[in-house]
Amino acid sequence: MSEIMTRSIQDYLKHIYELNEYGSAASTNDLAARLNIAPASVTGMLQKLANSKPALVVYKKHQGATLTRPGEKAALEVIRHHRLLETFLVTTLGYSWDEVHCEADKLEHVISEDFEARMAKALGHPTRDPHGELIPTADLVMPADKSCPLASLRTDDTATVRRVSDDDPALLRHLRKIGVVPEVKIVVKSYSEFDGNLTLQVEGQKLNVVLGKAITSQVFVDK
Amino acid sequence: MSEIMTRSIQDYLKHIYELNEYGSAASTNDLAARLNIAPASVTGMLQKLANSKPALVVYKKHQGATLTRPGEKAALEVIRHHRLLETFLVTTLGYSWDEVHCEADKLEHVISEDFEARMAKALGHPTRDPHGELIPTADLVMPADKSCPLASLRTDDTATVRRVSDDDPALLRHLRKIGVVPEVKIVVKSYSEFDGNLTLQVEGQKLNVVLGKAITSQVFVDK
DNA sequence: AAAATTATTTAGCTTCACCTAAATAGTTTT
DNA sequence: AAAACTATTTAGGTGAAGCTAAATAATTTT
Ligand SMILES: [Mn+2]
Ligand SMILES: [Mn+2]
Ligand SMILES: [Mn+2]
Ligand SMILES: [Mn+2]
Repeated sequence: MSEIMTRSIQDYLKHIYELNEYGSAASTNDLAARLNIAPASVTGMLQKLANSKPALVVYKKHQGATLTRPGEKAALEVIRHHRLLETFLVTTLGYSWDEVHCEADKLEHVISEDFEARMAKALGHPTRDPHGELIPTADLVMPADKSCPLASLRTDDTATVRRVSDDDPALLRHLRKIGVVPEVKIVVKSYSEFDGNLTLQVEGQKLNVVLGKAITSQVFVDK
Repeated sequence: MSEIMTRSIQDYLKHIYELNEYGSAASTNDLAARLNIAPASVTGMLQKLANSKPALVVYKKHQGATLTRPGEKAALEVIRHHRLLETFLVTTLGYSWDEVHCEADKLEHVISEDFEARMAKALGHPTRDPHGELIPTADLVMPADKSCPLASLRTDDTATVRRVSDDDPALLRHLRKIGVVPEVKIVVKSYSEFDGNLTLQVEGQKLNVVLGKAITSQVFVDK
């Protein structure tokens, strides 16, 4: 009933945050799927997080979980650690962008605030990680993000790639290969009603590419 | 009964290794003191480690614990992580030598073998950490160390500081201040029978210093 | 060699974070 | 509006790693 932030709790909060960003409350099953944990166990943890003092989530039976302000702060703390670590691993140890996620997922719970501050300073206080994801500020504010899924663009739209989902290494390697990385400009040459495929002209690439929804829903752009 | 190396087990093995280096078997109480755990709990863990397959320690009631070869390998793995991390933190993030121990104690259990290899490469495969302690090789061999305690020197002995104990930050700051750091040469100007104090001339320092046993037993030199 | 002291072990308990199986609630489909 | 299906919760249990208190073994002192 107090200030103990275990690894498990940090992971629950982080994933609740990410699910909340999407739609609304994080459901038991979605959390279970993301955390690779049985739904029954998730229910137990949500009850605990809701009854802790201070409460970290708002939770009503059968209605999923939302973060309280303390819960959100704790989540942003972990997300800041994660994204700074990813940046650090790429910059300092030569990791490629498809390798950092897994390592950062373990380190994020273990580094000190001092370590966090030293990384931020050494990296020049970056605002985005290697996948273009926004890094919460040191005082735990998440910068506004107005990007939208590449999948929502249509013929003749132009946009700049801002960020890509970082949890599938194979997808990351593929995106790198076809040049779809943050800050690159793209033009939609055509859209297929039936399968949702987009044909793109990618800045710096000779040939156009055709991408399906499995990919375009994971890439976010600014128009 | 198999290959699961928890944080706890890694810590037990590391401290058993260090106690074994000293005298012989690691006693229940010494381990309990180092790990900040009740002696009764240590007994329980030693029984588990001795009965696991493969056995990680040799343990006979009332006679303390010794590492088996598999246990020693696991210990050296953790110690290699720890010492590479300390070196990395100093070199890459500007930590001072009195700040790294605590951070490395947490990170040592969490980094991957890839992380270890990248650090080693980035640092030019160092053989000693910032305190002069030897780093086990990548294939888990601990290099021979023939240094002896500074406390064992007598008047007119000359020697080179090789390593210092790294667990007391205040002592480390003091040693830094008086110039007693690895690779520095010293001359013993006098020795006091009664309190064991040594008066030292330290290379690069204007004034001699007088050090008590609390300090000279924590500093190791080569004659 | 007893007695006293210290070290170690045993026994029984707790908390955390999981699990499975069974019950129940909520949502669709017919 | 049942029936069927899906999502979620409850109930009961496990293993890891710790704890305290009491028992016992080993060592040191008298
Ligand atoms: Mn932080
Ligand atoms: Mn990322
Ligand atoms: Mn290793
Ligand atoms: Mn060290």
